[in-house]
Formats: sequence, structure tokens, C-alpha cells
Amino acid sequence: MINITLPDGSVRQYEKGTSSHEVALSISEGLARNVLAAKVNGEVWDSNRPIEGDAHLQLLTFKDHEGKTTFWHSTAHLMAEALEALYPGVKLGIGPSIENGFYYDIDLGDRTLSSTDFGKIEQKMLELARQKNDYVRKDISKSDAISYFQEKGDEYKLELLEDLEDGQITFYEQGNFVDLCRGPHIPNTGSIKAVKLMKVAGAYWRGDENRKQLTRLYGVSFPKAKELKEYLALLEEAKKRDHRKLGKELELFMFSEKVGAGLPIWLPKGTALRTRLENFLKEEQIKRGYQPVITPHLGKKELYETSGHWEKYGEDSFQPIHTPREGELFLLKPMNCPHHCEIFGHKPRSYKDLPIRIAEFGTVYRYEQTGELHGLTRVRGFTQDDAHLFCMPSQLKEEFLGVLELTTYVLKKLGFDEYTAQISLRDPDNKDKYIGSDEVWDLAESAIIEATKEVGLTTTTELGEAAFYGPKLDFMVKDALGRRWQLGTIQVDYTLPERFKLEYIGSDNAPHRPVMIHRAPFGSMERFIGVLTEHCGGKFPLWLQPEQFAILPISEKFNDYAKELENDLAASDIRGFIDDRNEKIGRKIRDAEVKKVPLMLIVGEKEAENRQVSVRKQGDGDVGTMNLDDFKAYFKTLL
RNA sequence: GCCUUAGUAGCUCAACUGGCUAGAGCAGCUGAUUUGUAAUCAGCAGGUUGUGGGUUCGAAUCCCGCCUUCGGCUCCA
Repeated sequence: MINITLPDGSVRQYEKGTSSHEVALSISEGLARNVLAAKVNGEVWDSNRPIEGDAHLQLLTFKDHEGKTTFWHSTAHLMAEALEALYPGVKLGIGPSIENGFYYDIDLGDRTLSSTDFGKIEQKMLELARQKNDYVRKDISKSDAISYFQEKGDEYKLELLEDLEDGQITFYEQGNFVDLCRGPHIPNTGSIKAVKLMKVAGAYWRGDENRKQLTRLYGVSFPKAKELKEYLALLEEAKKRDHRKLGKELELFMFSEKVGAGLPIWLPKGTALRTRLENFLKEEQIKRGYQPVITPHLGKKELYETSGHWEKYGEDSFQPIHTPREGELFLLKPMNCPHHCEIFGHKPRSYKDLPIRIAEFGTVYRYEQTGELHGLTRVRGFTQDDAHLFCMPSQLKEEFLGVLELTTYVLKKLGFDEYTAQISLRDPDNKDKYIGSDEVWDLAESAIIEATKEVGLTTTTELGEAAFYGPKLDFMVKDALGRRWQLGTIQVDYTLPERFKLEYIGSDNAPHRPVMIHRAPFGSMERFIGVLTEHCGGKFPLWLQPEQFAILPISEKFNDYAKELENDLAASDIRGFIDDRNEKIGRKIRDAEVKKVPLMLIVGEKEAENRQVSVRKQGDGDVGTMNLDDFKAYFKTLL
């Protein structure tokens, strides 16, 4: 007998060789039906794989992340089976699950595939799914595996096999389809009830642009048709909230071919919104001892040679600007830190002055590749809510904690309640990519890990994701539709102070090197506002709205009263406008609704006589008639 | 940068296989209407079809380059 420990801590006894499916069955039949895979001692297994010893067991359904990914990966195999059936001779690359579904990279030979073929493939997949074929795991020797794919003529699988060790190779088989695969898989194709192919795109074999381009076919699948329907509705909603669409409709920002791709132009309403956001953060930073500074948009090439940016990014960035003077070169600044290092270094610093926190909404320019540009979230000119904190090594943790406090405060204030923090460390196998000594890196990495632990932040750790000068902590926020975005960032840097030879005089009267923290709670104003727009679907928090109300006179006769109201509200710091067009009230309401103006004040004869307003809330409808003081009080409750 | 989608009026979209003066709604302008909770009516104006070449008797439509753009790959200090 073996002991199986379940997540709730209970221990059950089973025959040696019992599968997790059988364990599920012993608990309830319904559960067994929904189990897609199981985590056995932390490793995801096929649910029908026998467990040979004592184990911790977690049964995985579609509700679990690993259950989903297993389900999707199995659907990728199903799609491959369908493709082989429909297009004999296709060769297969890899077919993993991804965040929202799965893909398979395929070599179609001379054929092409477009979205018009999706229906046919989906039908075939569902037809094969209905055969309820089991996914069967088979151990296979390397030589047998090689001869199988040689016979099949699939050079991609053969290449994958080169990296695998004999004795660890498994095949999975379902129906007429066999694939090289580590697994795990769901028990049976029958649970795949709804399938939708999403898009085709080109993708290089193994991500290498010098190699052949394969066709990547994306799809998503669900155990229930209803879940697919809900997912598609979510995508529809996401489309409606696309910040590029809303930005145009609400006249927040624009792009111009003449100005240049990736260079956002802020329109008056967008500027009003952005300025409020900036002022909010500026005030919070001053409360926390930051000192605002302003630095130029360019700097001499030597500055970036000192910082190391020139060496690292010189050729891939905007090229130097020449001046009438021979040999004089300036660069548009790609970062604010070199300028801020100069500020630190401009006079002798005492340990008593530390920490020094220098803040700037600094606009930087980076030549992103053409294919990367995307609305406000990926641009070539953007403004960082940047600050650099210079401190003694002994102050590092406290400063880091302070930045964590500010960042989480700011996110909460803007309605981002769900977030995790990603700790990005060096790639231990490829240390040449980074500048700075091992010792210094170790210090910085452990400072981040300790501080996040101390405040109890949910973190994930990624190796190889660090910046070239130091490790970082990125905030990944979840928006209203459950999508994840990277926003704020905090980076510890021992390298730049070294390169700029920054010093302070310690209590021992000797020079010491400060530590530097780069941080930006929003990340960039552009990206943040892009994400915020999608998060709130264009209905920004009232305090940020460029126009908080619209006064809608029933007819032109009441324009004077409307003007009085506007002045009165302006005096109370409530901003808005009068729609004094010669239009019917229904029309004015509709236009205000479409423009997402939060509050509509309808004034006609009744209101003018009684010195009142009829209030209507965007999206909610009529709120009632009230006098102006009551409206102001009501307004405050909405802030 | 690479592959892929597309580019027609300020916006959203038409224009059959190359063929009459490139159309419509909204927005704009002018006039009428003076309006009670999501679009009042009429008229007017608006385009070198992204751009530069080419093919053709004839190009929005076909071909090539470039720019911009959708989606993806690679990248993201």
C-alpha cells in the first residue's frame, strides 16, 4: 500500500500502482470525469500514470492553471492530427500551450493556410475528438524514435531528438497520430468539446530568423461550448476597450505619419488626463522626500560611453546628432540615469545627505524596431516617471521598501488591485551579457529578494531577464479583463555609480560608493495610460477625467442658467462643459454618453425656476433632480 | 529587422472579373426647428484612392520599391 497526501492534508491509502484517475474516482465520479492531469510530488503527470510510492497528489481540472495548459497542449496534438489528415505530408515543429490556448508550428510545404481554412480544420478536430481516443504514453529508445521520424521525413522532430537523451524519450499517441512529446496529456480527446482556431502567423523554426519560417497556427479549446462562448465574448470586450480605438474616439492622443511612427502626440484631453496623473505622483513623491529635477533631452556621446549604453545599444538606437563643430556628437537620451548621476556628482556628498532621491518625468527616445510599435504601449518616444535613489549600502533595503510602498499605493489608487512582482535575475549560464562584478550582482539580487519577502509580495522569479546593469523587480498588473501587463519597475544598480565614479564621504572621512535604485511606478506615462484606458474601458476615475460633467440645456433659452452653473462648479474645482448646440436633449445625452462624460446635468424650465439640476450618470441613467449643493456633495461621493 | 493583413472624405465603410463623373452614413458648414433623458429635418461642401515608379487604350483595382498599419516572430537599457 502507498500513502497519498491530498492538498487538504488528508492521507489516503491505495494499492501501489494506483493512478491519480483512480484516486479521483475513489473520491467522486464527478471529480474523476473532470480530472485532466495530476500533480504528483510537484510534477504534472498523466492522470492514468501509475503512482508507485508515497506521494503528494493534487488533482488538476480545467480550473487549475496546469490543468488548462495540459488540456491545451493535448488540443495542439489533436490539431496536428487533424492537419495530417487534411494535408498529408505536413511536417511538424513544436506545439506547446501558451497563456491563452496553444499553437503548433507546421511546415506546409508549398501549401498556404488562411483563416478561411479554420472552419474545416475545427470540424476535423471535433470529429476526431468525438472518437474519444486515449492519449497513450510510450517510452521509446532514441534509435527507434529517430528511425520513426526518418521514415516519416520530419526533419524538425529529428532535430529536437538530437538534444534528447536515450532513455528519457517518450511518444504520445492518440488515434492515428504519434508525436514526440514529454507530456503530460489529458486522458482522452473526448473531453475537448469546443475548439476555435484564432490566427495564423509566420514563426521561425526555433525562433531563429536565419532558419526556415514555419506556419504557426494558434487556437484555443474548452471542455464546454459555453466556456468558449464566454472567452470569445471577452475578446470582443477587449476589442472594444482597445486603447488605440478609445484614444482616437475620446481624442486623447494621435499619431502622424509625418511626425513619425511610434511618436505619440498628446491631444488636449489626453494631456489633461496625463497631467493630472503626473501631478498626483509628483505630490506623492514630494511627501516621500523626492527632489524634482529637469534635465535636457539629449546628452553628449561621451555621457553614454561612460554609462555603457552606447556600447550596448549604439547602433540599434537613434543615431547621434551632429553639430557644426567637427566631431561633436549628441544623442537623444534613451534613459535619464546618466543625467541624474551627473546631478549626484556635481558636488561633494556626505553620508548625512543620503539617501538622495532625484525625480524627473523624463522623456526618452529609443529606436524600437518597426515591427514592435504598438499604440501607446510600445513607442519610440515616451516619458518615464523616473527617479534615482542614491544611498549607502546599509540603506538599500529600507529605500527599496519605500519604493515598494509607493508603487503599491499608486497602483491601488488607480484601481489595479491585483498584481504580482517579477524578480528578474541574471542568466547564470551567460554572465557575459552583464556588466559589473559577481559580488555586486549577488548583493543587489539578494536585496530585492529580501525586501519583497519582507512585505509579503507575491513574486515570480525569472532567470536571464535582468537588465544588463542590474537585477530588477517588475510589477505585473492584472486588468479588469484578467490580462497581465508589465508596468512599474524597480532596479538595483551598483554599476552606474561605479562607472560615473560617484562617491560620498562616510563617517570615517573616507570616500564610499553609493548604491543606486532606478524606479518608475507607472513605467512610462504612455504605456500606463494605454493600460489604464483598457482597464477602465475609457471610463477613467472621476478625479482623472478631463471633463467631469456636461451641462445639457433643454433649449437655448436655458444657456444662461447653464453658464451660471458652470461658473459655480468651476469655483468648486469641478470641471466640465456646456453642450449649447441647437440639438434636442436626446441627442445631447447620446453624444455625452458616447464620449463617456461621467455626469450629465440636464437643465430646462423646471430646473432654472427652482435653481436645480437633473443629474444623469454615464452608463447608469437618471439619478434625480437636486440643487447645486446637493450635486456637489453627490459629486464628492463619487471621487 | 523578418513574415503576414490592410491603406479610398475628419471617422466607419462601399465600388462585380481592370471600364461611365470613386459612392454612403456619421462628423463639418448653412438654414429651418426651440426641443425633457441614447441620433429633428433639408441643403451644401468634402477625395491627386498612403507614396514613387511600371504594365495597359484605360488602374482604387495588376506588378515593383518605399511609408504607415493589423497580427505574429525576434527584440525591449
